[in-house]
Amino acid sequence: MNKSFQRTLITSALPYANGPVHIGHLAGVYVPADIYARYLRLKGKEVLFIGGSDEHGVPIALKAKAEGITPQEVVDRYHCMIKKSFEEFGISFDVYSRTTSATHKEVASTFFKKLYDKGEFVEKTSEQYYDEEAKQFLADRYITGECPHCHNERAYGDQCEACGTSLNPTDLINPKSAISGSVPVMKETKHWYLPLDKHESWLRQWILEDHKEWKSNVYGQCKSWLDMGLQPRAVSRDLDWGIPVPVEGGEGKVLYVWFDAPIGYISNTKELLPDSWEKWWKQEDTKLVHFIGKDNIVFHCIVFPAMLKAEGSFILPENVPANEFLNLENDKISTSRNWAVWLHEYLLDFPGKQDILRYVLTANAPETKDNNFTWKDFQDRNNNELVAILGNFVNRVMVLTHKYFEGKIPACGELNDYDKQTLSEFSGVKHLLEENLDNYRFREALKDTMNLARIGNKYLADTEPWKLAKTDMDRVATILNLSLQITANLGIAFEPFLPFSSEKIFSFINKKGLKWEQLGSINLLEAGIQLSQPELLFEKIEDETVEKQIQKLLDTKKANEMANYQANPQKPYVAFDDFSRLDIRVGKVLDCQKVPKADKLLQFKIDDGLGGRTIVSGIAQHYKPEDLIGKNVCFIANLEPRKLKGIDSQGMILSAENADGKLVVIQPLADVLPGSQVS
RNA sequence: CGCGGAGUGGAGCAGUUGGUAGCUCGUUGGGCUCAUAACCCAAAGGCCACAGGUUCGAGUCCUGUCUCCGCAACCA
Repeated sequence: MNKSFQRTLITSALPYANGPVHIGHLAGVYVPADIYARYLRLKGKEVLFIGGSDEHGVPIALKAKAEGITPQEVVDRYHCMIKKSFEEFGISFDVYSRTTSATHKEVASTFFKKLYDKGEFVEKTSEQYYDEEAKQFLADRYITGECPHCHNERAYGDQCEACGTSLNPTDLINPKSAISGSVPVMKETKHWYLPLDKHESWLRQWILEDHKEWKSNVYGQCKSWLDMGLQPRAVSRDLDWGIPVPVEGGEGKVLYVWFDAPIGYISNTKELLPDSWEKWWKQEDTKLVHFIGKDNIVFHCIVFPAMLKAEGSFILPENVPANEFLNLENDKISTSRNWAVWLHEYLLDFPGKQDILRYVLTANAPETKDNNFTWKDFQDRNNNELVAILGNFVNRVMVLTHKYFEGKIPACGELNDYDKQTLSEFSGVKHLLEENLDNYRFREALKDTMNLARIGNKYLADTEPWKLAKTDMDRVATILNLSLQITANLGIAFEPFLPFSSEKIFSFINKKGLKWEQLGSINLLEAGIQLSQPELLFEKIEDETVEKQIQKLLDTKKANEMANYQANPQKPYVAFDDFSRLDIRVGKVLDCQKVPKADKLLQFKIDDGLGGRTIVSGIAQHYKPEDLIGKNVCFIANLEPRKLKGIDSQGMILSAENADGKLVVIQPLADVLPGSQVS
């Protein structure tokens, strides 16, 4: 498929406005999208780069309730924060709007209405919990009750956070509405579904046949979905926070966020260009590219295209370059555990150093698999690459020119063979870069770009102008002229990746407005032009700086655990008789080993003074089997035996659970005989 | 045999359609001294997890095994 496109419409996933954005967002979506947008602009292409906040949905409504404020206040807070972070990182959106905008409401409603009128939805009625006092249906999260497994009284309709079991609202014992506290009743409710199954055949053709060039992670996931068979998906919800369903029977219902959010791309385009937005979305010569993370693949490759196709007048995406995830210091980034580097905090700790993060996140981008961000790597890449190679080269050239030519660009004389050889290496890079950028391989492209600076350093080392200065100033002039031309080239090539540094480079050499097409040229700068005073492009980062960041991570993690910890309330009294029916004993561990195919289970052979017994216990993640052999432990002897992974467990070993979830086995203070009773 | 991803020099990663195993950092030795103790050159270091198979030829394709990481399950 070699279409000729007139313009490129770039969208980046809408961040969910229930929290700030972190380096994972940046690495996965916004930096690559920004590089692509800047590259195309620099080439003089017609480009639109769309962003915005996703502001509807249950989690935001819940957060508002928890904080006692309105959902609008929640999204106002985070929308502003997110928008500011992106601006400061130089993410060059043409528009960054939000799904609570008036335009979006109108566009999303119209979109829904059109599909409704065309008969593209199916209606289904089902029974759900309804709060008669608050007069609304309850989302799963809005229902609390007693967990049928662990009898925690504050389990949610979708999950019990005490025991981790996932639930259906109907599983809860004594369900209660989280809104009014009243007892909900089952009531019929109607919803609209997008019948994805009806779109399956053209989706198969479009993705599996016509877009074999998509990244393997994207293509693979789509294929697996299509092979499993597509199901109708609900497009409405019983909720009061969102875009009202604009058709009859839609009272008290809103568009489901995944239906609502991608339409935001369209709304935001329209908000920016009220009169000409349609050419970006409805003309076949527009290239539509969605930048997203891997969690969004199905929505952008299957669901949203199905919506667009159902509507009828829109184009489909040409590519969806989804990235994998970024880990932080070998652990999954997590908002709730506060295991993240937040952009707004980075900006406070490293003012003016946005390009370093952009560089590190691109150089180690999770393009093909999950990758790991470490502060050590951040420091190394800054010190050994940005400072030592790029910054140093630019500085060398500037200093030399000031030293030998009072900062005026010297004239270029006759080129010798070595000059020509260096320049030919240079011109080859442009093609290589384009090849990689056009195919969304930004990590590789950045490496090529850095090689330009390496070529520059090598050129200086080989020609040694500081030696020639004693004998042949004409030659020195040529060498420095070429080196300055190389510097100007670096300014162009790095612009998509390191926009702030690129701007600095241009200010050093007093040049503006260079275009991508000029990359590789050695006539960018005229002789005689005065250079500015040099300034360091990048500074070294000291050990203590990154140690501080690592410590900060550990501290917040710990503080978080502590803040979340509270001793559980005491259970109801039990009669002494009930207690004495429990037979708690001390036993010696004779043998202990891991249960195969189970992560958490250890199998014990216990000397109980009665001939021995087998107990299975879920503490494999806290103890090595050999460390427990020979130890005295406490166990409940008369607990009903139960099979775990096929092994008969005759009792339960007692252990205490610490705030961090670590289990500690209870051990008597002194040695007692196996079988001794505990009371 | 739960689903998915991954195993490549000390570390982190590339390796697009099969064609001599690469890059960055680190290490060692040398050079240079314009430059932010930065730069340049050279060297050492790999049975590409393992075993089979297809092929003239396999890191790459196929089969099986092992290990690691997510998710799921187990965790009386």
